Amino acid sequence: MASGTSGRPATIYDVAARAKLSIATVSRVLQGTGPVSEKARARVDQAAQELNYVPLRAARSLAVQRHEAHGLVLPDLAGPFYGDLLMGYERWAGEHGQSVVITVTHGHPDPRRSVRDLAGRVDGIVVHGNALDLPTIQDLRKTGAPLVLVAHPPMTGCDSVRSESAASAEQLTNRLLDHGHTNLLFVGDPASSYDVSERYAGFVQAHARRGLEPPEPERVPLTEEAGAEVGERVLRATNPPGGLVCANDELALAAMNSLSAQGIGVPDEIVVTGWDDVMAARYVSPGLTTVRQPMIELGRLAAQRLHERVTGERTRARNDVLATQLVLRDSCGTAQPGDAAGTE
Amino acid sequence: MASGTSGRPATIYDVAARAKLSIATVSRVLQGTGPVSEKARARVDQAAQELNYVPLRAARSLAVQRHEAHGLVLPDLAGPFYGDLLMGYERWAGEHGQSVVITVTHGHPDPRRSVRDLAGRVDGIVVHGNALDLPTIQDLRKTGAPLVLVAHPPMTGCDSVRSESAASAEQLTNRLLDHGHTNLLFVGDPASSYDVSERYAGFVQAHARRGLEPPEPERVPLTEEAGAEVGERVLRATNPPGGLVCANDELALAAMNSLSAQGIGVPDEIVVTGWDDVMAARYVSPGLTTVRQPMIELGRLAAQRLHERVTGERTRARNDVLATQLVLRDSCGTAQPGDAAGTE
DNA sequence: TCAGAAACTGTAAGCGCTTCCACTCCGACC
DNA sequence: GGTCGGAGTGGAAGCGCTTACAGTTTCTGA
Repeated sequence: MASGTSGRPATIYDVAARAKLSIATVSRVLQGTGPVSEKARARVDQAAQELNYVPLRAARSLAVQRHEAHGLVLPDLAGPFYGDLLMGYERWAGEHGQSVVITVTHGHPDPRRSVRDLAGRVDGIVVHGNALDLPTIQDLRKTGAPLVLVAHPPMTGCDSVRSESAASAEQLTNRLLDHGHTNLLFVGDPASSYDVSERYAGFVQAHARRGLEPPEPERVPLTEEAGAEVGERVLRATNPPGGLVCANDELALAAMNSLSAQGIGVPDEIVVTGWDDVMAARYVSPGLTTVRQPMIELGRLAAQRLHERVTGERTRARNDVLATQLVLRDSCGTAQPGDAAGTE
Repeated sequence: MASGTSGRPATIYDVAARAKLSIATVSRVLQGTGPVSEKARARVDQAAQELNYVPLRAARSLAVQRHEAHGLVLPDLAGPFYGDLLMGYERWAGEHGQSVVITVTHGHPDPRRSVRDLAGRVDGIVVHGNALDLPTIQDLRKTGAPLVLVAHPPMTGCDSVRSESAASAEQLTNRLLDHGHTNLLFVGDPASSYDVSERYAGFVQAHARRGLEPPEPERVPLTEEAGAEVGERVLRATNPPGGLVCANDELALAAMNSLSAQGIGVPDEIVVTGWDDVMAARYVSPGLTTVRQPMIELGRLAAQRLHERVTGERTRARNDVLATQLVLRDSCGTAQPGDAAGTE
């Protein structure tokens, strides 16, 4: 990548020749390994500078048998979550000298292939549960690359990192039930991801605990369109719900919007909650009650867990669960000033 | 990365041995190059499968003198823009067999070093203008790596890709002025980025065109905190502005929020506009008038431009400017149903 | 039947780096 | 004065792949 005197990038040989030293010494200076005289160090530094020398990482990787890079497989980058996750990840990785190679699977023609390819360029891979199906993850495991799962049920031999879902969902549901909101409807397809299934599980649990029949979820994708549609459908129900417990904020915001458009008062006539605490949640009126996940922290932790595996400093699998935070706003009709609660 | 029969990952030699063929033939099968018999192909495929062979990319990179990877340098990943940019980028790159190595500079201890390091692992680099200062970009140029700038003023010898700003800002400002909103205040520091300076330039231009004194901008960072603060300050001004033209949606949303909290009516008493069209912009009430940038498209284009340079299929620099779209909502007090306009 | 071409396969060099090992100094110590 | 040890340095092997080139088959047509 660096331009030597000729057109082609300078190599360590060019630097050595210019510094009148061997490539071994140049390498030692540049990596700061081994004993080198002050004079040699200065000569190498100057030569490298003059030649604009940038070491070719591929050659180093080959020699040291390590890529010093992590792979990160995400389903998508829409919404703030994945961006935050990636940001936390990259920060930690960067601080520890690891590059991050990213692969986005949603809309990808052949995720399996691209992920296998990724395995050939990195020391280990972090996979978000929504990014790959189980066979592909298992295929990836067979490559022998250290693997860390994010927002995915634990698998034997893999580390996993996720944020708590079921308990917060139960807590949230309890709160609504406690405040007399009945006939709650869970909006979002539990089959669409592990996280959502956990949220629904908490919702069911809250009902079960008080001997209530756990209602069937409204199995829709987690999109604004679906939310708007649900908002409209609610009216026409024979037994309209008293509250919508939505699997994410997009659903909740769109539903709330559609309800308002029809003149249905939130939270007076129906309460609504979301999940994720996107920016819009605090700017809409009424403010959206939701659950905040520590995405940045999740990213950092995933990076750290992977690195521990890569370096071999830990061999036993760990399954971390990070606490979430219930963010109470007016949409749930139960908020009190300064009210908030964490889980786990 | 692949586990052979032994503990160490299988290499091409292992595959060759198992298939009873030479490594040359294995390579030809795996890369689909050169003539190979059906029998050989089958044997290699099976051996590779059984050994879970994953080719080591570093070795290939070294041999073919190409990384087949792009570097992407972003300032940050907060907000939806960078996520969308990255998504568009990754999609295009993936479709063309290029991996994406990402580096985030904001909060990074030594961006210069990490970016130089990046240059050693990729065939070319895309830099977002807000990510690096000029000296660092120039340092990077010296490495000889193809460089594409995003949201940065064109530099000789580099490609650049950005979205149109000045004209849309002028158009937006004109619209406010046309509708009788005077004493407009531009909120956001033009020095904070090229994009913002262009937006302010358009704002100034609209004033100049009608012989108005272009007002000084409110030089604040593009954050929600700053927006809230400006919203409060507006009241206390001797000559309160009739409109806030904010450099991004965060500022605008926070300002609107703070104005409402003080009982000031938007758009009746003061109009507000933003930039970026984040999700919250369409859920707040009144809806936020803003300008949408084609971030995904910007990402795709940047990837494409870089690739053209890397492969050498183009040598003349290109400076692309993508059109933005004015999104009219109620906050500017001039929206008519179905009203919208594009630029360029 | 055999020459020549085409199809296939193998050998080996080389990509740019790290690092083991051997070697040369030189000063310190007996 | 000789020996030892450590600091500094260089030679060279090797990381796992691609590919030019050469060699070996197999097939074709005369």
